[in-house]
Amino acid sequence: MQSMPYYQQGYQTNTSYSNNGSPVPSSVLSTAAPPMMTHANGMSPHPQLGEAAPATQSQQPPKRKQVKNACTNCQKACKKCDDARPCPRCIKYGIAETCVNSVRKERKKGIKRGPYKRRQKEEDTSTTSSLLDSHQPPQPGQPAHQSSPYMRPPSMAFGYPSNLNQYGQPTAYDPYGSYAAAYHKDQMMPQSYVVNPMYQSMGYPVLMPGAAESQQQQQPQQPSSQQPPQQQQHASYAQHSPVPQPHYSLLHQQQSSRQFGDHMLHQQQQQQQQTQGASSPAHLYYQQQHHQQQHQPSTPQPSSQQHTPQQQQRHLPDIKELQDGFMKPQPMTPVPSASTSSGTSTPPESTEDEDGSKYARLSQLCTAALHHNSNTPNTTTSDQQNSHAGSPNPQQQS
DNA sequence: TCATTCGGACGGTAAACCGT
DNA sequence: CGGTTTACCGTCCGAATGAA
Ligand SMILES: [Zn+2]
Ligand SMILES: [Zn+2]
Repeated sequence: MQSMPYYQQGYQTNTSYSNNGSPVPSSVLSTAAPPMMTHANGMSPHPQLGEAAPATQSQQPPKRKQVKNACTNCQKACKKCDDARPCPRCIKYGIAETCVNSVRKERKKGIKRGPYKRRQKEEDTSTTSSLLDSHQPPQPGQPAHQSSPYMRPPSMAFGYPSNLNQYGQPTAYDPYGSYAAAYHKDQMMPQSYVVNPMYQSMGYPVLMPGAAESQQQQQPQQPSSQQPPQQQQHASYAQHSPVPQPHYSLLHQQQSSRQFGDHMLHQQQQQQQQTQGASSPAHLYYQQQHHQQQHQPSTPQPSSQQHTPQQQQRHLPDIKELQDGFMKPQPMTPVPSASTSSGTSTPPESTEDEDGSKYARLSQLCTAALHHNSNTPNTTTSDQQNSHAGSPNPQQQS
């Protein structure tokens, strides 16, 4: 009855999920397969007990221990899982066969950060700590902080290479291959990093090397990262099962961020799994989801949160309007390699050729404009700055 | 009373940064 | 190159809500 954190007692000795001192009625458990399964990650099944309670430092409340990879069911239910594969919860609900490891997204790469604030060891911890909390002087000339709404790019616009393989299998991860070409730091850098406020005072935004190319790359990028507003109601799966419908919020996140890459990824995996004959309801579930995603019209929806990244391209007003016109119909096909998934996700409307030529033209224009720009530095720059400061984003100002 | 849903705190860890 | 810092992203606690 004490206010003792759940995990504190739960993870201690007997009642913990790990070796089956689980809260689950033993009758159920008895039918279960022995909780001895090597994890996909190659981790041993019961790490928690071992390190969960250091026991030496008794005073501080033990940290919550998480499994490396929850099963899909638990994941959707936001419930505690286990390393054992038919995990206790699934066993309990009799859905053991759908108990499979969830797939982790590949972590974003290429996210630029501002300079680190040096946190010296423990000399003046007091001062530093306070300093830490309040976070360094709000120096304007610095990418102050990522968490600032201005800085955080709407997250990487398009998905990852997504040869994914979950974290457990480093091998198949091909670091972007061709993708790398398209996806590059400058384009996904937090805007304020690119156009550092400090530099503003210098009167010229510092573009990263290769800004010229990135210029054209940005276009495709920006309409992405959004997704149709939540009008997808899931099919009829799972409305009664212990596998809840996915969190909407969560779903959104995932969808929004995975957009391109991930569904490819899943397709791959699904194929794999299917070939292995492991098509469980869970997989079907995913399939359905992704089909739905793909079928979404994927409206360009130029608004929402992107007053961020494109500010830097606010210069070149002429181009801007050009791209304006060009972006509208354009759904969102940044698609790095144009060959992979574009086919699936592009709505039937635009012939890709057209798009391609548009891109080409646009890029030409961009480079041309840039050259022109560098020839006549002043006017345009101030121009852009004005537009930057004044109205961050003319085209979708609310 | 039990089950389900879900917001958000928390934890783990990969990736970026940075001094050497 | 290795240590440090940062933040992405997954896990799951616990309150709210619903169903039996
Ligand atoms: Zn589970
Ligand atoms: Zn499970």
